[in-house]
Amino acid sequence: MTNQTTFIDVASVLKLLSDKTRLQMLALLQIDECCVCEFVEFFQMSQPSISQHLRKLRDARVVHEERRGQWVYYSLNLSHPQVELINNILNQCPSQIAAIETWNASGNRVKCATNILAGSKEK
Amino acid sequence: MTNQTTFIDVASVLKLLSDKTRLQMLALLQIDECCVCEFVEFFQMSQPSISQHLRKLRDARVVHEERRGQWVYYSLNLSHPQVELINNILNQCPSQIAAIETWNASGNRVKCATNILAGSKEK
DNA sequence: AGATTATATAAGTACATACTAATATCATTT
DNA sequence: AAATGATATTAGTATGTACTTATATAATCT
Repeated sequence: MTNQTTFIDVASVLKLLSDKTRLQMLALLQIDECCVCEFVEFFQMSQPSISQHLRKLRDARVVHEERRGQWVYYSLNLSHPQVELINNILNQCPSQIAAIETWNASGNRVKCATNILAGSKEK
Repeated sequence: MTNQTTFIDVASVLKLLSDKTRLQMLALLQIDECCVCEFVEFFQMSQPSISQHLRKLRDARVVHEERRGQWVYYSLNLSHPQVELINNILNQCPSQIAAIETWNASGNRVKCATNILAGSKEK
């Protein structure tokens, strides 16, 4: 007997994704994991504000958190019970591929990313 | 040049649907139009509360309102710019077909519905 | 016209949300 | 061990939300 999703379950996910910042965070994570400082720079928002949004996403297990040294990387949790709903929603959002490419090309992307990438290559 | 949907557009729809009552209202409307008094009875909520939820849905043009005599009937607006997103979400919700059948069979469904149905048959 | 029924609106309230500013925690570097 | 950098948490505040109670509007019926 599979547990049926309730209206409350769906409404909770929608409430979580109904903030434009959190929604775009997930759209970015759909492409690649990000660390907190990258989000801070991308959204031009304060670090506590970003951390608080990420905490909500993490508490709901929509994203997964992984510490690597000083940095904490976030990624989509593809095993979330509502992953199908979440993907359907994200597919209705503007693709962030071009935005990420522009960001990379701009040279504004924070150094932690390249550090980590360089670090992982060394292993 | 088609106007691209923004994160704010999507987030607004999600916020609107992130209330469990409004979400279930739309799931009911996916099956059949309903008038206010039917919602009041179905949800066992106060009439002002129901009307306020319906006003939000109407203000966002997610539902269409049509007065028939004393009654005001609400139906899904299938021309809403985000109709695909809305349908994707509703498809993740529990089907209300059985709930409506149970409700009809219970004899609790308010009389305005049958009156209107009888009236429409006369035409 | 007056009474009744259906619906909408307004005002008030309790609670939730998204931010800021300040501080704490944790890992790394010197 | 102290300094630095990244992230988390806390407290405070302004705004938003979903309800209640009371009232207004609109259509129908007598």
